[in-house]
Amino acid sequence: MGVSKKEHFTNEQTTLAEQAKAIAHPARIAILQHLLKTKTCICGDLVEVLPLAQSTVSQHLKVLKKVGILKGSIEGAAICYCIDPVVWKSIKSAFQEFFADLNECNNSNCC
Amino acid sequence: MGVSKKEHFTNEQTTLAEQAKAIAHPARIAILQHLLKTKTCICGDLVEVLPLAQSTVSQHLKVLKKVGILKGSIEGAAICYCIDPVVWKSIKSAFQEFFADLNECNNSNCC
DNA sequence: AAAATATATCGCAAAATTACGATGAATTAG
DNA sequence: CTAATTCATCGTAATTTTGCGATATATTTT
Repeated sequence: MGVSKKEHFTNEQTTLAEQAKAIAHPARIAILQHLLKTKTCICGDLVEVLPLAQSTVSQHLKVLKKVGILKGSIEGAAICYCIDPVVWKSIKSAFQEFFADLNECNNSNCC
Repeated sequence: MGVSKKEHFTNEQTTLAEQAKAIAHPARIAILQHLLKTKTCICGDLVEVLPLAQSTVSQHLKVLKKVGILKGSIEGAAICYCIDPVVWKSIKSAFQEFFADLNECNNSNCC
């Protein structure tokens, strides 16, 4: 439903899920990869790079902004987007931590 | 819409997005954390741990199975689920690689 | 064989996601 | 000041996600 029962899960679980969700779309991954590649903060060039309408790209940017991965600054009539290094590293750590805990179960004892 | 225009994105982008999507729910993160903690492959104990109906848990398990993170083996009347170490490490690597590329943009040059 | 247990799947409803065109707001150019 | 550019937001439609109860299937127990 989407009535996602947040209350019953820990903040850590909810947060990690939200961060994963922000990345869970090819277009948003493409946006991030593009921003990573061209360090120069791109704005609406993204619309030309992506196979999506301007309004759709704007929506994806909004999603990434909401989680904090992106921040935008006004650059004349245009807007300059770039990755927030702090948030980026924070998310990176969260995922690393999550994926780190697989030591025991080395395809021998289980299933 | 969900009419996600897969065609226009690379396989890498689509795959990473799908993997992120599989993790993008508190319940599924809780499932994975539980399986990571109790190395003994749990089955329907998950239903008791999670604040969700049996059918709902089964659906989440299906999602994780579809991406390959989980595999299940029949254990009498019950079914034993556990994390597939190979897939797990593969996803771990994919995320690590994705998050690795933030060297230049150290909160100085951009936004 | 019948009852109990464990899971999966079906059918449904509510909500969220994705996408687009159209419109609005702000800035720059003429 | 007006026209053009850039981006965000609105309204809408198709699809997907999430969740539950009910039901189906398989296994074990009695």
